[in-house]
Amino acid sequence: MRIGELAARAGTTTRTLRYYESRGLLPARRTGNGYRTYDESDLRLLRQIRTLQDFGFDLEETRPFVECLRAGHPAGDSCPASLAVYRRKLDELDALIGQLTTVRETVARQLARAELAAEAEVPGGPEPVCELGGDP
Amino acid sequence: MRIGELAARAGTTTRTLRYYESRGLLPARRTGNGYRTYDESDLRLLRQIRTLQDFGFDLEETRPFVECLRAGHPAGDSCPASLAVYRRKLDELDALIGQLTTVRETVARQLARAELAAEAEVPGGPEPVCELGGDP
DNA sequence: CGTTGCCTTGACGCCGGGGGCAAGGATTAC
DNA sequence: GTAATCCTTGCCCCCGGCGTCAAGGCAACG
Repeated sequence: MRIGELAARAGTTTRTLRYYESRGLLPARRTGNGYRTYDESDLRLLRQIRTLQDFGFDLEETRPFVECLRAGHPAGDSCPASLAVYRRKLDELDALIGQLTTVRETVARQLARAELAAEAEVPGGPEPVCELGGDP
Repeated sequence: MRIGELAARAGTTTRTLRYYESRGLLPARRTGNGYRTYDESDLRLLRQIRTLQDFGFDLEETRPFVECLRAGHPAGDSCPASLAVYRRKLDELDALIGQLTTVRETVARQLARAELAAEAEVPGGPEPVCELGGDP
């Protein structure tokens, strides 16, 4: 199949495929007229790349998976290098989630504090203090 | 004070201050010779910006806080627009943390599955099956 | 034979938040 | 006087992952 069809079948664009080829990730054979040509196995590789990309993997991080498939293994993650990428990614995700969670807590506290301050400033009109105190 | 001193006192660079000015976020007065000049209140604005940036706020998101301070309020988050930014940020963070957590789970499962598969493939050398079975 | 519609390469654009450098003016220190 | 610091503007660079032309080939249909 040619580049347009492969792109369509993988739900991506020809531009993306040429980009992957320029990165050496998904090289293509050529027909006599210079057109790129692909087969079903390329579609598998491409789907592997796309799946990982959707999970937030960098292009470079997908390379071991692609090479693993190309080496004839049943799955992209059948090779130690792919597992290593998984583990690094897990660590990255844990670190990132941890940071974001800390920031989230901080922002939530700031918001609560600022809302309270605003409340105190304008509680329903200025000065609502001790409505029931004073002289009955 | 001039730009270099302000940058040093805020732990940032002159390049950054000029960038903020170019974005209209932190305009500077000028002395006769064209030098930018700042005062203590600018330092407060700048610190507000930096704090929010450190939390992952975009520059544009810091603008309400800066304007709030510049309007004379005691804190950058004393204004409704700032609170709105806080709330949007919380929502964004929740969404992002949720997505990342989902991805994390998925990757963890994939890793576990792939490790099991590898184990089954090479359990201690090929074919360790039924070491104790067969003919005793 | 012309018109679509696919394909090719090449090159620039974008996004955010600045980094880095060049050429030149101002001020200060010695 | 002059060297060392500061300051000014302006412009290109970076990152990743493509988008978006532009100019030109090749094929198939009518």
